[in-house]
Amino acid sequence: MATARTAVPVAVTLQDVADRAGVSTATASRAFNGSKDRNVRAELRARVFAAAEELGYLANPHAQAVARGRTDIVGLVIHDVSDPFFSSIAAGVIAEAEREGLIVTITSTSRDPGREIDHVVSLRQQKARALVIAGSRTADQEALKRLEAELLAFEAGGGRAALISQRMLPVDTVTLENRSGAKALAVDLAGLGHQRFAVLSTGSKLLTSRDRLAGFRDGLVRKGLHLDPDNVVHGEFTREGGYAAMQELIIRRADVTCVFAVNDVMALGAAAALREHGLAVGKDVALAGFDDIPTVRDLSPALTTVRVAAEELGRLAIGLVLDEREDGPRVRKVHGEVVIRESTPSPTSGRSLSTALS
Amino acid sequence: MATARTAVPVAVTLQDVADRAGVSTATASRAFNGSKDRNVRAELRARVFAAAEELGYLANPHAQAVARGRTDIVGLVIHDVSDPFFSSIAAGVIAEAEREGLIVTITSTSRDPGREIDHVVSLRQQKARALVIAGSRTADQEALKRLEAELLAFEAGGGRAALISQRMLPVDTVTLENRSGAKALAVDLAGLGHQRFAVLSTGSKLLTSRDRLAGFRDGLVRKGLHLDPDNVVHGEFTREGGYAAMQELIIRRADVTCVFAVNDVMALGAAAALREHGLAVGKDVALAGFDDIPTVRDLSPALTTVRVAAEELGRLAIGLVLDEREDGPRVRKVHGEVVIRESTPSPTSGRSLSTALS
DNA sequence: CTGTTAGCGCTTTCAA
DNA sequence: TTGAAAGCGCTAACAG
Repeated sequence: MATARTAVPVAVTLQDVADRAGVSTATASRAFNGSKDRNVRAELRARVFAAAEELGYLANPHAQAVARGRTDIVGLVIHDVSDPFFSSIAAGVIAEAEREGLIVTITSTSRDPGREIDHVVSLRQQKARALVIAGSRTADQEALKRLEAELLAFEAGGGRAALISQRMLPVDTVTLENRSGAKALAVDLAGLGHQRFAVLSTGSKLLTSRDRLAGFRDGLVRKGLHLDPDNVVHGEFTREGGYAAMQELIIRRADVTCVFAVNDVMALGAAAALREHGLAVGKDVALAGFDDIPTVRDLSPALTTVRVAAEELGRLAIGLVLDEREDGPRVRKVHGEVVIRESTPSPTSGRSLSTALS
Repeated sequence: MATARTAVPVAVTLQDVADRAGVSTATASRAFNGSKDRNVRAELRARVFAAAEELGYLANPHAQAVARGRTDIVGLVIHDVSDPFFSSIAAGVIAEAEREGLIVTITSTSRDPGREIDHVVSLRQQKARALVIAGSRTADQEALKRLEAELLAFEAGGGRAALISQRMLPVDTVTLENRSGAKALAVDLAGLGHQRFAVLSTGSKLLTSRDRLAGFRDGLVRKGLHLDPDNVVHGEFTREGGYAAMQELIIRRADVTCVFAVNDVMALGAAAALREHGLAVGKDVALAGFDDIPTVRDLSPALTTVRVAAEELGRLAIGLVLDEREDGPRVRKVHGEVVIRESTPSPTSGRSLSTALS
């Protein structure tokens, strides 16, 4: 006679396991959580495990969360998962978090500082163990203050927060050395013989963009060159932004031999704009980006850029927030590495964006 | 005299709010959850809200989860967030879920069917409200059976599951019409004048890959053409896989004028392999992919492919799992759209991969 | 409409 | 070691 196994999806609870093992729920709980074979006699422990196995017991993480007051959740706040740079960071965060048995929740902000703050609040409410915010922080002081307050509240609640960005708030931070990377790039490009540059940047709010622009300028200065302010054009931090900015440069017939887009995605847009005007990247004008997202090596000509180990950024951030040390905010610096590819050959004499257009 | 506000991070609870508002926790709870101004008198409701506001109350979602037996969590199981196709799906899922006030947790499987199942188990344990698995399902019957069992268990527990893949399990599914898309592509390529094709595919386990291959063959047959089995080479479903497969074709000096990679990422790898051998995509051999990931339009020559609205796939999946209807598994079909770009010009007479190599 | 009173499933004192 | 019992914060019957 088959026992009438109920098909009703009543989850098996710790109580069930305890009953079957003939112990109290307290003991069963200890068997699962107690540090190895302390607390619980080996025999009982074995009985509990056996019972759990037979019943297919799965602990209810929410009940654990409410009882313990903490969770295994790590929140990742990101601008846009489909941006290749950020999705690589996400991959690093997820890989590292899963190694530690943590669960990653991803939320996206679409670059809205307000939503960023909302997400931090939500993460505090969820009692997330840790939180990582990846992305170019804004220079908007107002929003920054509020974010700082929320981050501090989050940490006061027992969570750990880390930023992947500039070191601008008193929490653990993984910084990308944007300035030095852009500087090195400028030096190398100048070394190639370029003298007249344009930069595709964003409005001043994005620090990443500002730092890269500043670094690039540093590099030029070092080589005794000057960046004409008129040749710094603005656009969004996206492909479309790069497209629009380059468009402007073209219309203006800027007299430059090399264009630096503050990130690869913008460089892609810039390349598209050039193509549409019948201009060849590398031949008519040199083009460089920043980030080394996976696809730019597949461009032809392949894009000169500054390589950033994006996954590593994510991994480092998780490493920071999971490290229990209590000695205040730490900083991990990650350097970029200039990668010269075919998009930036040495300039041909007399050849520049403006001459190519005429 | 400033009142000594405690700095201790004791979260404010519903009890605190109720106390301050002078009502019971039950009423406070109703004020928050009750459908609009039913259940609770407007005045009390206002008092509760005011108290919550003053105290900065945030409901503890875990306590709610344990009390309610359900959550606002949506699990997204994906192979690799950093793959552009999947990250676009993820973006769609996140956008749609956030609109509904749901929280998305992402886990990655690295294409290991075993981990996929583990994640489903974990989601059931978390009492996730819904779950979306995106990715090419395996043809491994064993793993499939186990996945099905877990998915059913998940739904038995009150959750809703959806797949973005072939319609192969009895749960809501968003299918990409791989076969018809590949068929249309083949027809168009043949229409361009190509007659001798090669396909970069994967081993037989991935249904997506199999369907695209089959569809491509269908299209050729329709045009009275034949795909030489020797010209179907295998590689992983990644850039590296495409690179290796193309490598093989090159070594073999295959006599073809057009190569179809079953996805864009593989096509990127194939393009790299061609470049390394001094071959020009479009001139020496035509190349086409599938998916239309954002970057392929930035290749030069831009890649011919089949456009898939990846974000839409994610959005549709969330739409399915959030739709409360109870009439069994539904299917939403999404069609691809052939996009002919410069990578597949009409063949030049006498010109093929093999001749270009000699 | 509102308060009382049980829980939800788990952890953690506190005694034994 | 182990168990009884008291929570964790919230929801939901059940009365009134």
